[in-house]
Amino acid sequence: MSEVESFFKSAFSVDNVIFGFDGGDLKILLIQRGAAPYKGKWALPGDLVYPNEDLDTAAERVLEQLTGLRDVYLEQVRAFGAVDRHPLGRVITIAYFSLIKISDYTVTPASFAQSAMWHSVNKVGDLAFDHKEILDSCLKRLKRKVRMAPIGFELLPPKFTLTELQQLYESILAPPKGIDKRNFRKKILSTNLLNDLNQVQEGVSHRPAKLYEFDKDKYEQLVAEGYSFDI
Amino acid sequence: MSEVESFFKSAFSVDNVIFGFDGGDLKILLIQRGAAPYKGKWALPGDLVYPNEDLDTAAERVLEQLTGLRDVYLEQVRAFGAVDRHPLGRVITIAYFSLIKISDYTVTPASFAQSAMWHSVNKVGDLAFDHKEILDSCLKRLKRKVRMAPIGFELLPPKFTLTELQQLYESILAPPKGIDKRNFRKKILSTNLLNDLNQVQEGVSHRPAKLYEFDKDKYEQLVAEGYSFDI
DNA sequence: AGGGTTTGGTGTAGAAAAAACAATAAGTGC
DNA sequence: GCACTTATTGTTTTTTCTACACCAAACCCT
Repeated sequence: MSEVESFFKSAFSVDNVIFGFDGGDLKILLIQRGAAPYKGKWALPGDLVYPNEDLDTAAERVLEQLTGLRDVYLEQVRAFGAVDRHPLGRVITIAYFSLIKISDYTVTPASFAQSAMWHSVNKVGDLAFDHKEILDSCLKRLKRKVRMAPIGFELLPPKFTLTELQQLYESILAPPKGIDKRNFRKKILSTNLLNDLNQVQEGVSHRPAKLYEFDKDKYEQLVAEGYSFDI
Repeated sequence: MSEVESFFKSAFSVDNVIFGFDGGDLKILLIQRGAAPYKGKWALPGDLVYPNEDLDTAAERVLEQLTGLRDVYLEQVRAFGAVDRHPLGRVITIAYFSLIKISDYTVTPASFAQSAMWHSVNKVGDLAFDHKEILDSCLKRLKRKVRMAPIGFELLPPKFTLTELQQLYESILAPPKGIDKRNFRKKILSTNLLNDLNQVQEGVSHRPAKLYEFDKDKYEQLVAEGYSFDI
């Protein structure tokens, strides 16, 4: 048995769907594979899990190596383990998604940085392995979760406008007829989780919008009292 | 041991939270461990995944070996992979839950049958490994899923009464004040997914209730048209 | 046969939430 | 000051949710 064959006798990995938002479409960070299998193909960033490493830790490590970022929102979605999903052996993978502020992502420290690129989720073609299926699964989870927990803010800068927030929700949920502006503002403000900063946008060539921040402390206090976010 | 070799020392398993309902509490099927580690402790039925076996297939196999049942509702929840979760080595496990009609489960064919027993989910104490955590996770998933998809019927016999159905929902969701009978019937019948069989219960010493069946074909047709179950 | 017991079955009114919908305000650029 | 762009705000209608109580149908017992 060759070294490669034996290495892949049985292993597990993590793959990370890294979401970002820049005001337009929802984006994910993909890397272009530099080695076989699937050389040259776009793929989710991932790695084998080290023997003494928790799954969450491995996912955090993959994220940090690629983006330099720590302490970001990360959630496990599920395992993918079809027998033939990896051409070189039996590798099951645990899928994660994470949410980062795209502006925090600058040219990256990791070696695969040069081949990493943001892609609109709507324009992602075939990916290596079963990564398209993993992406679909993570996107579906995000769509559900973003309505049940205030995680959308993880994709926005600390100060944001209500229009930006609405565009974020529209880019994730993609409702057929868009979201009604008045109803959206009513609902999001009624949570009382946004602080009006009494500041406005600068540098825009039209009426500047007010800036808000998400009040995480208040949210956690409400949760402790039984509150459940729902938008 | 080299780093490469140590990747071999890992294994993966599936564990299955098997739910059943008998009219009273919601139940799960546990087995009593006959060997170390955790000998004598109650645990979720599970097994290592064979090298040429898909994860779903492994979960189905575990279920069939224990209950003799095939073609039952089965859903992956997520992976549990803490480094120290298994005392004998690195074993990550993929958690599944399944829903069976408790009346279909008779004395079982598998060798561990003698030590398998139904336990009320509310009265489960400590379990082997991290199985309590897995159970909690699966129960949480079931609570959400049973409202978003018509999977509750998987726990009931083909013909059931509305009271039985309501008791099922109450046993899963455990709402503080119970569920209002009239509102529940209104909502569930308004889906038009229950066929009135024009039959009544027999052998009860009070007014017999009408029997219904779930119309799976109709449901699948509606889903194809964009329908989304919500109760 | 009749009354007691148990569970089955049904409708309506008020409250709350969701959806539909358009005019004015505050900036910039010319 | 006028044209242009985006921001901000409230009301009405519709739908959904919630709360709530009485009669019906079977069995049991005497």
